[in-house]
Amino acid sequence: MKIFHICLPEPCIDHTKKTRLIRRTVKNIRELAGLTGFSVSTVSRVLNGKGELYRISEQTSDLILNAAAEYNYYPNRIARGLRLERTETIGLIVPDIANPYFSAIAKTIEVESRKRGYSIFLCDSLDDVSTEGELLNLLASRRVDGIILAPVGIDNGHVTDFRRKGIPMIIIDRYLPDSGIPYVTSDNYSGACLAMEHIISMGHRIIACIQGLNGISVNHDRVRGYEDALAKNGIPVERSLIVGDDFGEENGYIQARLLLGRKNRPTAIFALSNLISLGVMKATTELGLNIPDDISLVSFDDQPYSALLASPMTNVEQRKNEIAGVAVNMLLDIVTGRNREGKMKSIMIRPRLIIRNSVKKL
Amino acid sequence: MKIFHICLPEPCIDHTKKTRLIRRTVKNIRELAGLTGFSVSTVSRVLNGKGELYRISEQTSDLILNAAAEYNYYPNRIARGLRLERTETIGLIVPDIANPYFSAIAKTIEVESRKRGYSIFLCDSLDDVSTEGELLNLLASRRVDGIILAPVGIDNGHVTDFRRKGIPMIIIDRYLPDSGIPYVTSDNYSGACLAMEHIISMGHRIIACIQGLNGISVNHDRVRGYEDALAKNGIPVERSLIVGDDFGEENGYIQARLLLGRKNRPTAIFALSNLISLGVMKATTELGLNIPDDISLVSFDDQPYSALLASPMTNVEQRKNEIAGVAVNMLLDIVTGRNREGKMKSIMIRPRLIIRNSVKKL
DNA sequence: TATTTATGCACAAACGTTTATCCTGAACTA
DNA sequence: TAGTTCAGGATAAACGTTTGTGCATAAATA
Repeated sequence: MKIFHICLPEPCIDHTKKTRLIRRTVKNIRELAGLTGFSVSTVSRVLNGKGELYRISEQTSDLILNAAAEYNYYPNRIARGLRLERTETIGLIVPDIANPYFSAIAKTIEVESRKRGYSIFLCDSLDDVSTEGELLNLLASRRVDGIILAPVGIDNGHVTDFRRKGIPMIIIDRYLPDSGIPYVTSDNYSGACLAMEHIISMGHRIIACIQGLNGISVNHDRVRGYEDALAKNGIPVERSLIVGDDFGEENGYIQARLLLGRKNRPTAIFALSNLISLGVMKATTELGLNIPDDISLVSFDDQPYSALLASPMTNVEQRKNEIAGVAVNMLLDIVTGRNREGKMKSIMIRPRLIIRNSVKKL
Repeated sequence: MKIFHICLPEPCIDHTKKTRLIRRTVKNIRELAGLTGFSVSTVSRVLNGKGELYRISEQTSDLILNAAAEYNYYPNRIARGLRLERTETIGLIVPDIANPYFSAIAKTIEVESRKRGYSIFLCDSLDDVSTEGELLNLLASRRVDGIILAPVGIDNGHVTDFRRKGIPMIIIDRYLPDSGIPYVTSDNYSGACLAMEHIISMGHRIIACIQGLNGISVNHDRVRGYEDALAKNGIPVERSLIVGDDFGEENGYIQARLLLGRKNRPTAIFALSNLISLGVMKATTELGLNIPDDISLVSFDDQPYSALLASPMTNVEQRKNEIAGVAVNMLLDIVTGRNREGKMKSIMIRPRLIIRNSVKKL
């Protein structure tokens, strides 16, 4: 007869806030085993749902399960991680978590991962390549099961090098050509085409493009969309109208000032990121110019305030939830061995054009 | 003679991207010990900077340090955490990471923590009390060294109960009266006073207040500021002008619609959160009303787009960076034993009023 | 020379899990 | 009766660290 009587601790009363039962808590599986009278291994197996597999009697199982609940036992995930060589954590590296685009993505990633038992290490690379490199190593030392990376900069040698460690990785937002790392991004080319078709259809012919970091995939694809749309509509591509070299606000501001100061000022600006258009608007506001009366504007990235701006802004909306959700699924498929990384198909998600009122009909 | 000759692996050339040395990597401290010819303990001590303490010769230290760098060894933080019973991780729970207020805070928390060797588990409680409770237990099972919590809801019994586990905790954004948990928030009372003084000084007398969740500290303090400022200026407090019960956008929208539909419409609205004012603006836009000509608006929480809105909005700016920075410092002071939690002084940080153009001079 | 002290490092336990393997008794079979 | 099978569970090793303690050897002292 192995079944011991379990002595429940006397329920104490807590008067601090409202009457509520205090359950003694147990600090490790050994204590729980001692309390129930079974061995550590049996308790572990029951708690991990392997009772049946190891022919633990139902009576025993129930007893253990109840005791675990009673004593409010949660296994030490650190010890578990060490033993299993699997931590059920994911590293997320973004260039700027304060950017609403990335914080929205982070939200979905966190929520979806948690549903599947994974927790997120949040890392902000501060848009800095070497910080990104350090973060990768940090995450490796923390033994994350996988990494979702929104990369930064142009030279991604540190990323491809890092791959040798064999930690599953998904790239979001951008992609690294020839790296073989699966990615999920927006279909930036079509997004740009969409925006440009709209601008052109409103009668514009001199359309400037304020681009982001020159040399990376996202930017390249968007610029290509810009050019192709022009060409398709018989408008020659004017090199001098493609300006800038950074996704940040300052670049938007500076380039807008420069563009607006030209003798033959463009009639419309296509901004390749939310921060760029933010800078553009600061410039127009400063110059006392009205959008769209004095200058038309379309920007990548939608956000809550777009509709409420001085001139409700026409935006290319990236499907942030979809991007994040797909990224999590892809990563966890690799992590759990449901799919091989090599066989992983990268995905581009079509953005939508949200037309508001920032483009003037010429 | 213990000093072995270390065989460096032949540097291989990687042709994938650019010529670059590949260093063989080592998977644990034992391998590194074998490679250098010293024992595991010696290697560990050197790597942890305790060489001197244990009188490891400089020659040995250098050899080990070099080998560690050469073989690109990072200690397994999981094993380390298990042994030290200290993981150097912090759990961050926020109601909505997509809210720019919280994402800005999260950014500072992550960056500051990282500087001090700590990583962040990001958790989004989805503004849901029971999710928040689960997250606390999850973080406990992950053995975080401390928790920074931006709490949700009115009944915080689960939080005070959770305290029994003894995990250091700092509350941000709000505070839980009588819980004894140290907090760092804005001085919401003065913030509200600031805003109200401004509105009143512009000649307004009928000022509505759209509040957030009734029953929590933040809201209470802000409403108190609203009332006191009125009283101080000899304006009777009209109960019916204090409306709403949620910090979200929908509440702002609904209450604005109701307020604007009244026979004796208020001339100004004081919105107690960024999302509330977002809802208000959607309502005014929908009704074709102009801010500030038809209705004045002041809101808590500044953001990048405030200045660019149809009517640049006057805001009470919370010092997000300061709040986050102080929270990290306080938490780590407790975690590292530099301060006892009981002796911790909670902090309120004064917000600033940023005056733009959303209040009409009557 | 004999004893003490300092130097430099190795051994092994412990952190809390999971799991391969082994053990014991009872029931069943030949 | 002797052997086999099966139910139900225990033992102990392993994951990769850190660290208290112990053990040599060399130098210093008596």
